[in-house]
Amino acid sequence: MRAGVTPTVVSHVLHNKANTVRVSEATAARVRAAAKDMGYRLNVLARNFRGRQTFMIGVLHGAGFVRPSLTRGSLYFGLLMDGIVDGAFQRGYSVTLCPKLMGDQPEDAISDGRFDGLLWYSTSPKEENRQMLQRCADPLVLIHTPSEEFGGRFSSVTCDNRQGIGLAVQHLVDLGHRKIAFLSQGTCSTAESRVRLTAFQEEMERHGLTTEGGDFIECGHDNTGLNAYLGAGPRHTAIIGTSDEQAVSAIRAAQEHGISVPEDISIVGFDSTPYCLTVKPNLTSVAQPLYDMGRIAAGLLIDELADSSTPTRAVVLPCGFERRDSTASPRP
Amino acid sequence: MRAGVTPTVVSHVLHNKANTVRVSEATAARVRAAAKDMGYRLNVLARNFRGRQTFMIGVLHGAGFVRPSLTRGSLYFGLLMDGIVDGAFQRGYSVTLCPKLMGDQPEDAISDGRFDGLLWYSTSPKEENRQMLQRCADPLVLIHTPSEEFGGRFSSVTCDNRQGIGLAVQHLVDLGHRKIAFLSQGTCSTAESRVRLTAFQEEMERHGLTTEGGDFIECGHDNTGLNAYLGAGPRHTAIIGTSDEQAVSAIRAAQEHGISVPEDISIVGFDSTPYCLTVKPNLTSVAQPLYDMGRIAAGLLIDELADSSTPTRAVVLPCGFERRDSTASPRP
DNA sequence: GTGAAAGCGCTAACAC
DNA sequence: GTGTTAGCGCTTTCAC
Repeated sequence: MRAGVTPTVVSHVLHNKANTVRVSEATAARVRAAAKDMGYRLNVLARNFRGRQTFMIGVLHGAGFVRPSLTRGSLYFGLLMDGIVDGAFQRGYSVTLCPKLMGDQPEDAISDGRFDGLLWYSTSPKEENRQMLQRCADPLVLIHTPSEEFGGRFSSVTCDNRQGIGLAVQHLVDLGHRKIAFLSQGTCSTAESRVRLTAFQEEMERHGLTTEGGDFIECGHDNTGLNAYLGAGPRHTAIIGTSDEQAVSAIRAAQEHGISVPEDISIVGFDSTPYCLTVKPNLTSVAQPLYDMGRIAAGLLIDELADSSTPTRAVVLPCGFERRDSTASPRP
Repeated sequence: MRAGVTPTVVSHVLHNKANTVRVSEATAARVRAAAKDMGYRLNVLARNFRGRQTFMIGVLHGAGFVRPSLTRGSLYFGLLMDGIVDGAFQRGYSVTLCPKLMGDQPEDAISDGRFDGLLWYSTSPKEENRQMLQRCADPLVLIHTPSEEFGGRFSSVTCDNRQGIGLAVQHLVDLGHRKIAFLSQGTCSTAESRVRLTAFQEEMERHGLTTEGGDFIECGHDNTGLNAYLGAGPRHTAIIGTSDEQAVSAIRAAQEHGISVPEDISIVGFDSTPYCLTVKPNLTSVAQPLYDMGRIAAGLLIDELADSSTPTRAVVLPCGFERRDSTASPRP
């Protein structure tokens, strides 16, 4: 090397600082000067290769092989990503969006050394995805899917769906609603939407309101179910949707059927994404803390990366509630 | 190796396919079987290290050291990222958000082998950022900053600001407006906003309308400039903002001053992000093709990565125009 | 306090 | 068609 030193000493320059001070300040300074002088850059690739870690985490999703958009639709993925990236950055980790993970063959990118760990989130888990996770050897944290679903093998971050639905029911009951329907996707519905549906039944009962088959609307492809329900004249004064997107669809469909929101019918969403503001009236919605969920999930993962003896945890975050303009008291 | 072969042969398994067929199909099959059997995974780290490339691109931004949010504000960054990621994925490249690039010391991450190339975008280029780019040895493509600004050293993707402003002026003139103001940030305004301001002057002249100092409103910190202008009673029937965020601020501020949009004053934004839909009335805006700009920039970069003799290019994309509800004919 | 040497897993060049 | 070898740039013993 230029400063008349060995490659060993370079290792100290960037890495060994606090560890063991095995180099005199004199030579250290000389090395630093020489390094700067010749524009020396540490080769991160070589270092990562040697150390078998990349300080990168990957984001997997369980909804098939189409990359979610950061900006279209409800901003769901964007909110999660904002949290994930902030959580990772705080700890010096990078977040990589990798075609192998999002698209073609996720299993090729898992355990190929590319990522120190993975975040997996799912709005509609498919069986093939579950199997891939079972085979996954990398550290991984689940978002939306409770840890128990994989026997506690992975940590998880979820929101309290039960309590969230409770807030929606409470709000509507407080406004005077008694006939409340629950809107879900129907077939191929997600695990979470099933939890929310059950929570709806239970929360209704808590208020002394029983539910029956007719209280569950299935959106259906192209909103056929929703349109059929609205076309026949709504039998309820309020609808709770499983997601903002479904609730927004419901508002639009209602308006097309000449039904006013919230005068004729109140509608509540779930997630409280900025999407709520793109419809008139603005959608009242249960607030799922997506940003925090992403941030905390990244934190849990990095905890496990830093110390592999860290026990897995199942974090459940409470939901909030954002009242906007799509709910009102029913007509007397 | 298990199949009684050498490490060399493993190299064929994934890489050498079409190159030279120097291995018999018999052994190839044997190797593949053994590999699968023992769960062999190619170590991408080692491969990248060896090949000195990572197939990853990094995204730098020139607005200082705060990471832009994907979901807050105008969704500007999210739209760009959606395009960048799609453009990169199409060619098998990953996109990494790296704290070193977004935050602390970008220069540490540049040329450390982490990225094959960089995308640099800027809404407000600072001198220190310019200098960093000058020093940058990695392939890099500029977004928003024309190639000429760096003597053609980097390729660039920009929108046609001139033509975009032309669309806004044309629209307002068609509606019957003659007294049109231009709203910009004022101090520390961006290079693009200066281009847009000049374009405004020129386009106004094209319609036989002259502009003077009073036609340029400077938003100012905390909207002080904007509020002062509106408080004194607007002297124009329409305002063109340099960005959606400023135009939305203008709508909100106008309403606070009891001025109706678009009845009393028409307002036009620039970018036409989904942010336009979050204000009432929805913002009419010049559509900057952010998604396409991101996608094309990624494509240009990867072209240069694939063949370093690729000449730099300066791509200019035309703007569109989205009429929404914040513009109308002036009161007679 | 400093230097020498080995080796991470891969690929490319070359010998067989 | 297949095996041998060297070496990418770094870190980590270990000897001096």
